[in-house]
Amino acid sequence: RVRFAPSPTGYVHVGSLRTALYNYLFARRHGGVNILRIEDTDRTRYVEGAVENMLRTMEWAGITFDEGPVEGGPCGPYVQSERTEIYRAHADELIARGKAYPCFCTPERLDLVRKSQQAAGIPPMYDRLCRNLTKEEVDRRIAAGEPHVVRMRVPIGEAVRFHDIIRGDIEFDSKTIDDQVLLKSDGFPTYHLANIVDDHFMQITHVIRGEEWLPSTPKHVLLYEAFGWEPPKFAHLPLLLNADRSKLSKRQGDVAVEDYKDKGYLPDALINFVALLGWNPSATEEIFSMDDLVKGFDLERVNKGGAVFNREKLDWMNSEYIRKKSPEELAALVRPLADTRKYIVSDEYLTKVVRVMQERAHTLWDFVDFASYFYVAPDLASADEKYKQKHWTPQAKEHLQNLLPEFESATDWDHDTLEGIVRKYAEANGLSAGKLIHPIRLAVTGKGMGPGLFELLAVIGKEECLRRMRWAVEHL
RNA sequence: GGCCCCUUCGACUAAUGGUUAGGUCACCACCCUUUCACGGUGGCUGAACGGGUUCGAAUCCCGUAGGGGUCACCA
Repeated sequence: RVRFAPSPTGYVHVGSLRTALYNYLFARRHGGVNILRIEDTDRTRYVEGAVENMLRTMEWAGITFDEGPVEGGPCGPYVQSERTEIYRAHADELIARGKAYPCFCTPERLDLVRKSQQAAGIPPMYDRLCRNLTKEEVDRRIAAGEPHVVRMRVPIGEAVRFHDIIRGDIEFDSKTIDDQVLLKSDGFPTYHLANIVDDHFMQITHVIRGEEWLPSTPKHVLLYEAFGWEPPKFAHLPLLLNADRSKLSKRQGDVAVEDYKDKGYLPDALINFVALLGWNPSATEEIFSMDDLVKGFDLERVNKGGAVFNREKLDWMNSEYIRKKSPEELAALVRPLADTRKYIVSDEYLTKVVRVMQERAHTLWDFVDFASYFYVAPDLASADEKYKQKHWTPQAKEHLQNLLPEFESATDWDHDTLEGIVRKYAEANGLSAGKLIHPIRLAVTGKGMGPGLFELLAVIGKEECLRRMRWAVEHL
């Protein structure tokens, strides 16, 4: 039983996607249960619609859950803000067991303490002023309505040990562990309390999460001990990194899964790519379907070091997946993108465009923006200058002029007919076909690259091609 | 700064004491070719450093250096 436990604070980070994926793969691989839990205990950071967006993103990515706010399940509710009573009761239990205590320190005082500690060069930690208040004083202050939090009573001078599936045995000295706040003064739990309580009652067996949680794991282990509960197994995943090897951040590029979706990446490609960041099935292949990933996934094989998110490789992988799709499937995906550019074309036409562009596209947008000449006439005035200089010579123009009647009288407008016309003219005039092909390409597309000329002309159609060639001959 | 984690080509990684250190992306060259791409062939580049253990170390141990994470009434 594993869980993905995001906070609804906006978009889904690609690092979160990988965490969700590894949880999913692990569950599916072992016939386990994948649980979704919403960790929305910070009311100040709640973003409207974030949960829905997250759900949509997971669905897009092909990650499914067996229990959660949508699916329900025996351990609900799966939204932490609906479980506050449970956390309060458990905070009380901890106090009763002497493992936690109420703290009346104000944020202002805490701030002051922290600042002086930092100034003195010592690690900032709560100075435990309220740790040994008498029961009478605590009762009196609570009765007086004084705002307070509940803090964990971290044992002094104890080694906290735990095993991490990826990293092995890890040990912390309890003197470096802060008396963490468990229950905030607004009555909501902090992550630490809610997480432990929920993982326990949801019977989570394996906690698979990002490495940034490693330093707080000893607190969690201590909490399990305080409750007398068996802790789950832990697996801390290596971080996803920027090119400079710092934690992948918005400042240095796209981090939201929806950014990649919007930029024309296919879910299978993103999943495949992100799966291989930190894990590898020891095969020489690189392309894996979700099923392949499930079959090969092994937590023990996850790497320890962080992995740089390399966009070029993602692009390559995306183009691999684009090539594998049928033109009809792709056309359906490209349709909404063409719509945003207000390109009016039939499904049949769009499928033809996709077919000739398919092995050249890195993203879905390439079918639209990179190939805009399929939808609207190119602006030849701003055509590729180098290409124009090289191929749009007075002779080329003359040849094109001569060729126009040949094209006009063509009864068919398919690849072979067009090639026949051009090659025949080239031969008759002692030219290499390239001397004609390049200027025609320029006149029709304005670009020096793209699909084969004859298939491209066939897609665009006779009338439009002739119109563009005539215009070029007259104006360029 | 304290604590913790990490370290194989530019990037992602393989190899679990014996390999000319392999693959993929990127890059370069050549082939194919009307361009671009695809495909094919070849190439480039790597064990952070220093000690040990061992017949033998990328692999095990210790140290150093470097990088990262984390130190909230955020998660």
